Amino acid sequence: MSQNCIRDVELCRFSGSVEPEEADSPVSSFISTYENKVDRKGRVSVPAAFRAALASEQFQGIIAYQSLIEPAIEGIGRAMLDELNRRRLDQSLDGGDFAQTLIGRSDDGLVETIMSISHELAFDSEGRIILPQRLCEHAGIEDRATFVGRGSRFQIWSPERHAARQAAELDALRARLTEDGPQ
Amino acid sequence: MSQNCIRDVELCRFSGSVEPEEADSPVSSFISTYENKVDRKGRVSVPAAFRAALASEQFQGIIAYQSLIEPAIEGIGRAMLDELNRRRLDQSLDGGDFAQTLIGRSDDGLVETIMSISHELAFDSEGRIILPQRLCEHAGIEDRATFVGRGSRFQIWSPERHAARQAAELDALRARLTEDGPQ
DNA sequence: TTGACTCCCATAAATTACCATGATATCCCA
DNA sequence: TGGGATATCATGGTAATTTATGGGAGTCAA
Repeated sequence: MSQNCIRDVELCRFSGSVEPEEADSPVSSFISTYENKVDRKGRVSVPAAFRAALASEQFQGIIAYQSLIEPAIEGIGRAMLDELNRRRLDQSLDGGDFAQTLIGRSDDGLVETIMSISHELAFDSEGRIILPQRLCEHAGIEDRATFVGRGSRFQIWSPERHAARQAAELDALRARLTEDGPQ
Repeated sequence: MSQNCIRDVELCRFSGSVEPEEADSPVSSFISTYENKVDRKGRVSVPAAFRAALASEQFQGIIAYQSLIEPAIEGIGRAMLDELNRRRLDQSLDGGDFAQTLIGRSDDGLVETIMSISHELAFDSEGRIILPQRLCEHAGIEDRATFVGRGSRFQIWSPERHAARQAAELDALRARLTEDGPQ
């Protein structure tokens, strides 16, 4: 069962000491980048490190939806989605539209929209998921997929597109660091 | 800030909110320079003094990523990275900026990019880490590595390149002192 | 039946845990 | 203060696990 698989990972990673886990927030940390193969059946292994980050969640799998601004698939944990939903509810109950105030436009409907286009992808016993056809098309993924950790969420890219995108990202950062320089 | 801040561009850029004077700050202190051997499998001992600085962290290991502006590897503690991510996320969640959380349109992107290029390197039972091939290539590291403490973070250099850079740095400093007049 | 999907097993390669050793450095006690 | 006993550290090798990946058998629905 997938439970066993994940449990093994967890034991391995935190072997010896049974330290209290950081249960303070639903935030998982997705770090680093991995490229995996998509097999004939559309299955991909979710990187073990990402699975470990989700090990404490009830739902053993990920929430995936197409990025609205990039040719990529966005991935988060189920707990994160729940948290967003909860906060959204609180926000509307409080009656304060902070988004309107802060960024000059309302985010009304965004969470609902994401919910509606999201896919719940469960791990199989080997920690793989099946990428829905639609999402693969959106991201241009064929037989390889790059998992990109971005902290509280991650993305799945076509390796080629990601390479180009990351190069641009790093160049932009370099430019900023150089131009701003030390104060 | 350290006196070496001329070179501390990268972390300083976003460490404004992570000041050393904070009591519960996740900032460790990395001091001094050590040169260790990289074995055939890419393993290096992290200097005991650096490990001691990270002893109180949950994750026993380091976060490493290639420097954007130097041929070196940057190293920080996991707590530092988590803190950065947490603050960034709290900001967007508390502010009701779900767009940023869901589709990642960060005004900044720095933290997310660092997350994506970072590697989580756990200590083995002897306090070693395995340097990823990619990072070694970036830094020109082959069979020896120089760990350079820089306060809240550290760097890993190829010994030759580090020696050269340090010499250049000293030359520059000497030149500046000369031109400013003798003490 | 076909096709889509889930479960289960197999395996090669990569990763990690585990044990061993020499070299320093540190401590302790007469 | 000498000098052996003890710890720590850096380093090396091997064994055992995990991981990523592939494929087959069974299920369910049209």
